[in-house]
Amino acid sequence: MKLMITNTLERKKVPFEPIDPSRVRMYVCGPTVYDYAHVGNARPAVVFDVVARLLRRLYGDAQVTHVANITDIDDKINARARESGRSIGEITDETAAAYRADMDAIGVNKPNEEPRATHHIDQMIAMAERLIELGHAYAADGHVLFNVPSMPDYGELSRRDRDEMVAGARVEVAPYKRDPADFVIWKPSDAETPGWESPWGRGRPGWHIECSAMAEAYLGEVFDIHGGGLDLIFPHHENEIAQSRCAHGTERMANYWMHNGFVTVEGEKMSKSLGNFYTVHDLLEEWPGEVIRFLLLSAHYRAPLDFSQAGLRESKAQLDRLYEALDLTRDVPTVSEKSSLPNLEDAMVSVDTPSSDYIAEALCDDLNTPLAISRLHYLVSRLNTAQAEDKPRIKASLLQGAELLGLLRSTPDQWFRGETEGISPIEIERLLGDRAKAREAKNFAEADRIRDVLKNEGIEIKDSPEGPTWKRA
RNA sequence: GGCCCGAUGGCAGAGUGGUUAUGCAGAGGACUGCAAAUCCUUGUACGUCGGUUCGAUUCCGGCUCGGGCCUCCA
Repeated sequence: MKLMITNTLERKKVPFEPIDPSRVRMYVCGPTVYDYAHVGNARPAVVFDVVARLLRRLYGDAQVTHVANITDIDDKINARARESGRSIGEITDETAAAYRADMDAIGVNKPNEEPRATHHIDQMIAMAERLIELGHAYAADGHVLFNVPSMPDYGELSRRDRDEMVAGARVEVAPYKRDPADFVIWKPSDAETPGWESPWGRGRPGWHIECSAMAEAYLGEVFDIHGGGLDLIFPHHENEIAQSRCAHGTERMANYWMHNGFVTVEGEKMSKSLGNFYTVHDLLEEWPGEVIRFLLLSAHYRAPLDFSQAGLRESKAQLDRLYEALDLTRDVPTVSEKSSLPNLEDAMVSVDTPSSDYIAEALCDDLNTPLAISRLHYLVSRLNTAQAEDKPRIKASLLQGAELLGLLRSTPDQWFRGETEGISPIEIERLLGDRAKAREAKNFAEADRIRDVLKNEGIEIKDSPEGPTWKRA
């Protein structure tokens, strides 16, 4: 089983070879913290969470370093602070905490590091100075600018021709730029704007330098995987590459670049002006976090994903099927499956004796999460039809496979009968007791009446040889 | 204008040069006092026009339609 990844640098699917198998390093661009995370922020978080889970499975938990930054210095944050009269620290601390809570709710493991931009200003200034020394950047008018012509192969990631880019540029070129394509590394701050002392006066970092500096700080000069949304390819990632490679004199910043596709909402581009964006925070009012996560994983990560109410309902229905199988096997113990992990090279992947490797194999093909989910369903079918002696093994495979996707984290009890608003379990049990008496007396009209009463409360009753059970629909 | 994606059955969504996933929804059946769940069976697909091929939904080209980036954006 070999991990294949579509590398944006090459525009094709290639085998993944870490620089150092004992230390697999991944950097993912995280959110700018000025407002609740929306589903467009959640998609890369979930996608790269699965990448991290898979890497940990393949190379060992301790061998993987997953870094996802928190951008807490940005002009959007400054604007928000001015509008609300609140301090920047207050806004970013609160939003970062809300982000972490939302990510927990949708099953995103905490990365090894979640560095904050404001904690790495010194590193950014140091990198800017180094770039100036090496002739790749210059100070002008309180700014530090990266000089794009100083890098002959600038544009390799986005495959952009610099001259065409400049010709088609819609923005006016600032007078202090030597070249129209030059971009800001450091810019001056006025008295009302947050700033730090620097060799070029009081100022703040440009957009791209934080990632270059923090990636260097936590992962070194060249690392394995750099991820983020498709829209970051240009200019953000292109400019990160320019800064890091020129500062370090390396051929690569990261060997593999992975980019997830966009999220649309009800078929339309999600935008603040249309007001059609879903925040994770709001969605969690109505849906279990796992439903949100499932929907985000139901399409391949590079394909566009339409986030819709219909999709949420579908995701809930599919998860119900998976949990139903766990509910039916609640008394079946799980046995730890035989596996050659973490050495997957020789792992047997067989339809006849499915193991969680069957799920891992699907993910190894450029993170084919829809295929992995279909294999979860296959394991469920196998579990539902298996002989009793085979169930423990299959159940274990299902749970371990689901864990790679960060799914099936609840118990069936929590999933179907968890505490929510509405009728209490005690009341439900009382009505079920009444119904049992009615059934015993063959008073089926009364039994059905009670079923209807519960149904109106959103409770489904299921009779079984061991007695009735119930769940919230 | 430049660059880059995509077009699969009612819906979602994989995949493949020949035997046509998976789930939801639909139909029939088994089981059940009824129901639910489960199991069995089942229907409807590969935008369009050409090319390559013994054979293309799958490879190549044109076209149409849709989307993204080029400016803050996950």
